[in-house]
Amino acid sequence: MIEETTADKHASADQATTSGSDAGSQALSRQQRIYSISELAGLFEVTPRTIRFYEQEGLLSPQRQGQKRIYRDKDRVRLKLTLRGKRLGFSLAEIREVVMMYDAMPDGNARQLKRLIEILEEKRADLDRQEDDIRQMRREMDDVDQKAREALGKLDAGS
Amino acid sequence: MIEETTADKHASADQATTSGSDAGSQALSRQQRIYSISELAGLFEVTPRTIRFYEQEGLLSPQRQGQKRIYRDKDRVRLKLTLRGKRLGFSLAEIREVVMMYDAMPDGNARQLKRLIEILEEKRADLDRQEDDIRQMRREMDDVDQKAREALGKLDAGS
DNA sequence: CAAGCACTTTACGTAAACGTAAAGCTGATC
DNA sequence: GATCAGCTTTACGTTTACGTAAAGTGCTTG
Repeated sequence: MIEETTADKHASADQATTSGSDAGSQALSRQQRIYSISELAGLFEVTPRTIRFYEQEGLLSPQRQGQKRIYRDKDRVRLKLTLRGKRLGFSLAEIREVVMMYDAMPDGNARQLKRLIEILEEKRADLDRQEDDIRQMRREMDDVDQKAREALGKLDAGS
Repeated sequence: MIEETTADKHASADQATTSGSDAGSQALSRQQRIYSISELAGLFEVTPRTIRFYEQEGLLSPQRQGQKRIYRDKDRVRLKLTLRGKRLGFSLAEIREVVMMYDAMPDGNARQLKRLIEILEEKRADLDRQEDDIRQMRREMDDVDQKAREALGKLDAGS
């Protein structure tokens, strides 16, 4: 599941509204890339249906050109985060909670900010528990593996 | 996440056991502890329904006393593994695959043993990916957290 | 202009993992 | 011997996260 292969074929990147002052990192990307739904779907190996569903659930809110959805890098990042969250077993509702909080941050009042920090704390605890589960699971799998190899060795020796 | 505190009030552990000094895998455990379904459910904070469902799905196979299920330490361990697998996002089908393989090990033929080792390899790769996801997620959450604290600091300063 | 894409909405269907209600056995206790 | 707690089976219901089919819109291409 190695990702981020910017498989690109053909996208009409005509109208680029350079609206947001990204404030992110490098300042080379002048023109915002835009994606169609199936392009984006292809990038992450999900179906368009999945992406529409995430929008319906409030996890994405792409702009529209007429009736068509157009996705920008911001949306791509959000989708990536969402899918990562899913792989880690978070529900879409949980993911939305964090994501929407994050979006509401810029103008966030103190209460909301504190709530966000609180949520982050909880999620971090979840991650801690998961890492522990992984450690345990590894131990047990190593154990099983070793026994299987031993048994296999004896079989080979006896043949 | 943390609710269902309706812990078991009073379970008659009549067919008593030794004072629970098992803990070892060696042949010292004289009397096997036994559990009723609700006892076991209480231990792991799941419902009896869940346990019956896992049995139906082939993940547990407790003995019977008449019509009642009786669980032993072996079953308890299996339930623990199952729940850990679930927390890590594995489906019951996936978990069953490994667990049943493991049970079939003692008399396992070479093909099955190799298959088991293969499956373990796959699951380990899954765990690797998950750890990576966790790392990434941590990074991003730390970032959000920092920004939230900064914004909060500015708010406090301005009040 | 018909045909073909790529997209859209609407809506019913499905798999997984249980929840929940109904109805019945079974042993202990009042 | 009736009640009750705790177990049982049977079976329909629910939530989440989409799949899938139907029917329409809009561009562009032979």
